[in-house]
Amino acid sequence: MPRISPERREAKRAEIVTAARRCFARDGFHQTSMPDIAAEAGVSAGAPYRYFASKEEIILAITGDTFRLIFDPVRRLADGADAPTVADLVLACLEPIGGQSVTDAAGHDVSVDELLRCAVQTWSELLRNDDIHARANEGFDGVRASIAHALRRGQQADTVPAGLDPDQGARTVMGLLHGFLLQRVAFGLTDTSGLAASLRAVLGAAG
Amino acid sequence: MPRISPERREAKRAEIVTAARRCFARDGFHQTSMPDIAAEAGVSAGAPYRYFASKEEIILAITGDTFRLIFDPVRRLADGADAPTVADLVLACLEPIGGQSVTDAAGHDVSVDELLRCAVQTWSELLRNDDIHARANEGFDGVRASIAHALRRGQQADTVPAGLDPDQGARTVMGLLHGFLLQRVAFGLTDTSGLAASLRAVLGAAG
DNA sequence: TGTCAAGATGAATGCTCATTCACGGTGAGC
DNA sequence: GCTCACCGTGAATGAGCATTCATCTTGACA
Repeated sequence: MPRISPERREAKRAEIVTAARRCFARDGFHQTSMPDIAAEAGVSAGAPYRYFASKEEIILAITGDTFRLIFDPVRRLADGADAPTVADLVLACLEPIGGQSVTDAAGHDVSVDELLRCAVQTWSELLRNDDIHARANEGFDGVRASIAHALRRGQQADTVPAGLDPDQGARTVMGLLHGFLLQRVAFGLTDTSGLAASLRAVLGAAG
Repeated sequence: MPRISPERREAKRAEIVTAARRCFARDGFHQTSMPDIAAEAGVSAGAPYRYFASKEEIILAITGDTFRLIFDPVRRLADGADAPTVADLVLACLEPIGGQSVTDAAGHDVSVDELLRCAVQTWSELLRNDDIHARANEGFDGVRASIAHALRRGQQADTVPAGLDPDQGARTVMGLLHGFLLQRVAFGLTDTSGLAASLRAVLGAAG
């Protein structure tokens, strides 16, 4: 006999995750204390432990969400493109990192700024957390495969140069995704649509 | 009357920095304790405080070195190119992140793996340390300006498409630098020379 | 070689923080 | 409206850590 309904429980858990993301985006994983998260969520210091066994588990939930929310739109666009150009695929990568908010699985808005700041923290974290590293690699390889596959379709449709190795090309596109992501949160990149024009200028003739 | 000569003092300081970089690369800035650094350097727990006022100051020294060692070779190559193509400039960015070691100001070898792992940590750190953020922006803007200038020279020499905005183009090249850097330390990128071929395949016709 | 200012040591100090738990509340199902 | 299994609370616990400092050691200079 649960004291609260599963829906209520899930909603509360989501509130804690949201509070944690806000804290992590502001102060980083390791400068944020569990009491900080509890206070941000408006609950007592012990409350988060009713939903997560440890701080590590909260971090894991956040990093998982981060990958999903950034990568899913990219994969959707890449998989849906029939005769894409290289520029099209780069633009697909810019899509989730150019806006102000995205919608999570539960239908709630998540700030892209917070999301990207957590993504950068995640890169640091995966360097010494094997669990996060494995999940990140899984996510990375999935998107990379989607992009490589799209490049192959582009080569068949003659919209992508035949001389391009699809796997190397996919790595290059992923490089731009990560690089522009970092520039947005750390190096004052505001105009992602302007980049589109530049890309077409360089790639115009070739793809 | 100093007890040790300035050279000795400088050498000892460098030993502590080297030990710190090894620790930071392995465990991260915040999972590394001051006693860890001291032990790695083979000195007592109090010794680092004879050379640095705080852990923060060591982190600052490391992040400064990191930017210098990665960016200086890129700027040197970009500034030295008379009629560069876009691919040339991307390759200049790949140069410092493709090797096994680089040489620091004092002539000592520094492991590129350690350097790049510290670089990724630095991105997290600059999100909430204004001092590091300011230095990072300074470094970023410097390289970006060098690349933009090289692109302009390329446009005059007709080796770079005239329709490319040099500032946007420089951001794109920087994006690849950061993106490939991350892939090397986190996502199993080993063959940077293969990327060169891909780049030329995509850019071949245009730049 | 003697002197002593500065370097090195490592135990001690005073924090912060993750996590726990004993103690009230409260809502779902009867 | 009763019950109780679970929820929320917040003070307490214990570990870890940055930093300090009294004390010992050493090397540069005379």
